[in-house]
Amino acid sequence: MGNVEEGRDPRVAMWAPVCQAVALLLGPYAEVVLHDPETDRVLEIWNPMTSRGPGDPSLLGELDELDPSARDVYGPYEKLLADGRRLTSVSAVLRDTRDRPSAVLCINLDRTPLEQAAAVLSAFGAPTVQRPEPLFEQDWSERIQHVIGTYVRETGRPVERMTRQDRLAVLGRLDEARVFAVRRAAPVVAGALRVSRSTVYGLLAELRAPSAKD
Amino acid sequence: MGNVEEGRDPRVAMWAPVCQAVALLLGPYAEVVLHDPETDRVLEIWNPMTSRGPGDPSLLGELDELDPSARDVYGPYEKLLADGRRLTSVSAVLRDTRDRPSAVLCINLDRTPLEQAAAVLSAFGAPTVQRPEPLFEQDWSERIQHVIGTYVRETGRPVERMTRQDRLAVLGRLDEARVFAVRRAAPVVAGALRVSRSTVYGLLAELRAPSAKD
DNA sequence: GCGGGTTCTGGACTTTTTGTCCAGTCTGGA
DNA sequence: TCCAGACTGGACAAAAAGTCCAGAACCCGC
Repeated sequence: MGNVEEGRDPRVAMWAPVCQAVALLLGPYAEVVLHDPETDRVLEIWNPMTSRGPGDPSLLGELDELDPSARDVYGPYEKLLADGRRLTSVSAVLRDTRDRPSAVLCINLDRTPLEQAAAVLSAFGAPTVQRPEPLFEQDWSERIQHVIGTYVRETGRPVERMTRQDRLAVLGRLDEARVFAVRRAAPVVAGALRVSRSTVYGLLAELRAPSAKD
Repeated sequence: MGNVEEGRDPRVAMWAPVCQAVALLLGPYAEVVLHDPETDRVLEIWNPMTSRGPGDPSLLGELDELDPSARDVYGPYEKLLADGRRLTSVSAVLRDTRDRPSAVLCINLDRTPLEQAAAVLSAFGAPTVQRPEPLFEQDWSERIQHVIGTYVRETGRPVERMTRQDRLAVLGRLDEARVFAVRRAAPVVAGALRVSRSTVYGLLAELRAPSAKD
């Protein structure tokens, strides 16, 4: 099953439109590759992201590992290029009219630009060094520390030396952050604020009932 | 320094153009607030994100604590609204011609839409089902629903019809997610699982002490 | 339908946390 | 020095969290 006239493989002729359409749709960020599972070589490639061309080895040694008994579509799974680009790939076994595998299609999408864009977006207007809370959720006491720490940094006033107003403000933030919905949080906050539990509840009551004050 | 004609505070007249410009620029996702540091109340507000209006208390009890010897611009720092929106805020002390503080400007930017957009982008073409915990925010009852819902979808078994094993599995996940560190969570879980509180504690005890059984 | 084992229930009860109160102490300023 | 406001420690009441258990319900093989 070598090449027919002028190196144009009939399989390429058959699948080219699909491949080209996909390549056009996914713009410059996806390459579409048609492999020959017999010879393990590239039949044709659109939008190549590396320097591979028709006739080159597939670099996908796993082609012949495709389980004929399984589904014919694989992925999406992740690949890593030598230069660090992160790809999302899907592949599919293409069969001829006699239902015999004739080619393998791979679509490799470069997610790097998307991830960069995502990073730009989430960095926009971001306060400090993003993610003060990757730990967070699990460790709510971290969250308490973080809120208090932020306040101290903002005002330059350490926990000792805090005025009543400071404490009210901090407790307000903690309350907004729903810290007190967590069991056992109140005593921890009291400790962190160097204040008695009574005081915490007192200030909290004051914060939560502004109606009776005005 | 009361109001001049028609309740229009001269400070508001003075700063309004800036505030309005910023509010327009940052579209619907930022609110601009002008505070009166004397009375600790809102002078004017553009694009309000909560129901505050002129005359309402500032909720920033720390306004008059702003250290005059320090810089006049604070932030950006992060705030959390009760409904879970994540804000980035900056504030600035505005001074009159005699260099006396006359108002405090706060700009609160709602980063939620940006973060959602970022999530969309980085999810595009992503290999696996990234994000085992999509919402994970304020509303822990949502989280409970989500964990249970996910399990039901995975197994195709609705909450009624669940076996003991299912319940154990679900409780295991909830426990891992630290749901029971939240006050009042246990009864809610019991309700969601259509099971009595006793049962929840029973299963939980079983989960947490496998050592004494094996 | 009939045991018989397992699991769940409702409610009583204990323990732990939470929230409130108050008399006494501390502190900073007139 | 005295006063007023703020904090403390501890007592106490109220509310959740956990435990326990007798009985109901359920499931399953017979």
